[in-house]
Amino acid sequence: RRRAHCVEEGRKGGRGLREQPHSGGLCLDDSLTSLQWLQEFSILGPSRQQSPLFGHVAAGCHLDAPSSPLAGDPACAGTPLTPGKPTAAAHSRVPLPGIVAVGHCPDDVDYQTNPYVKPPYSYATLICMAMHASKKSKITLSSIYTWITDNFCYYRHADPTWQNSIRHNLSLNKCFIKVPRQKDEPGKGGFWRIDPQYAERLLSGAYKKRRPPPVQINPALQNRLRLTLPPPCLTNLSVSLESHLLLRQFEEAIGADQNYDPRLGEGTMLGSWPDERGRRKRKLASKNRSKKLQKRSSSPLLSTEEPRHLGPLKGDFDWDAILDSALSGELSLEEGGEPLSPTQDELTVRGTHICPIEVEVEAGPGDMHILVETQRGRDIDEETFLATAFLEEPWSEAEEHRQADFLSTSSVNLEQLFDLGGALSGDSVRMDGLL
DNA sequence: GGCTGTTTAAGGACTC
DNA sequence: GAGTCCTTAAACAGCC
Repeated sequence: RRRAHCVEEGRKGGRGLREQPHSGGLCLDDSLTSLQWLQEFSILGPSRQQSPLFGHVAAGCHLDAPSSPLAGDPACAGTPLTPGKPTAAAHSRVPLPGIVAVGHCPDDVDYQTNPYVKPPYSYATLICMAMHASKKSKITLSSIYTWITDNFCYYRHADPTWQNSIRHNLSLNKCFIKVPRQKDEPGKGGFWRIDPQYAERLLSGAYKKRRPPPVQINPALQNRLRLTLPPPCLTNLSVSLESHLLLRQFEEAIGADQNYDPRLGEGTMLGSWPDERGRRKRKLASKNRSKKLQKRSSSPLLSTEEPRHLGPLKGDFDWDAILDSALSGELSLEEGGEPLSPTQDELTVRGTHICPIEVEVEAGPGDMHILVETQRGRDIDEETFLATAFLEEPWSEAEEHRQADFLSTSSVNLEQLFDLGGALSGDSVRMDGLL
């Protein structure tokens, strides 16, 4: 099937997913037998070199390496995020900003720059993060807001009702204690701190995390995304089309679409927003609604916004770094020393056991679905793990550099992962109607 | 008026 | 299915 696919690509005269300068008529490349695909593996995903398949959907946000929380924020960019010409570079990097298709576990998404994916952390966790990041015993509500918006791009563009949820959490959650402002202290509102009792629980990992919800796309950006990705742009996505063909073949080979459930798409990616899933949408009083709209329209978050500085996520909260630091060992083979064939069912990346992924593509005229099954049964309580890792092991510059070095040279070649042939189980991310 | 803080209500998802 | 947790929405009051 691969050969047929390549022959088909050659017949069309188009560029395949992989340039095969030495193919000699055969498209089988070394990736099938080499470990290059492993070397290109990326934990981070969007900000680094992407696989040919997902580069065009995940790398755009980072065409320019962000130097600040907002620098890489595509939603803050003044220029429309239209796909570039299908140059060699753009061929696999059509800037569809930050949509993450490589799973939506925290280590797959750069939440600092990705405005489309809602962070999988509860509000309580976000508050805890902000409090710890402040390195102060108490923190104001506005500082919490600031920290969250600085470190989670999603909330910079989200409807400000999340702030109501934050306040609601602070008031209701026993973890948080209000510290009244002294009379001689200027400013509004009081301070908040974490109840040490619950802080200990946090540190001990007592908090349980729910299964992360399907990827939620910021509704405030959905329209923009659609505008920047008109159907014609698909023509620039030859990679994805080719990938689709390949995936289709893959599907046929493994019968993947037997498990395909069209309803799944409703809860993910563009169709994932709760309101679009039939979630109750309370009727806003016209008064409040107009006020709200005015608020949103005037929000600097939807315009070019100068970054504010409050302990950025990169630094104290580089999840990937935390993950990295918490994990032991470098990229290694499961049993060590054994050559890793792409057909192996399992592998270990930097000490982390990784199940193969399963990629499904469902395509119809004008419609393309990509389902990436990531590690199912990842029993690690990621949120707790990451939070506690942060609390116990603050970020260091040296670690950041080390991490950057590793990540800059690592990305995953999904196409080659397809060749694993094994099923990657786990949370699924679907790109439904995106392309 | 806007922000802060509290409270109530309701729905979805998850656990047991 | 019940209970729980989380989220969202909304109303309201107090403060600056």
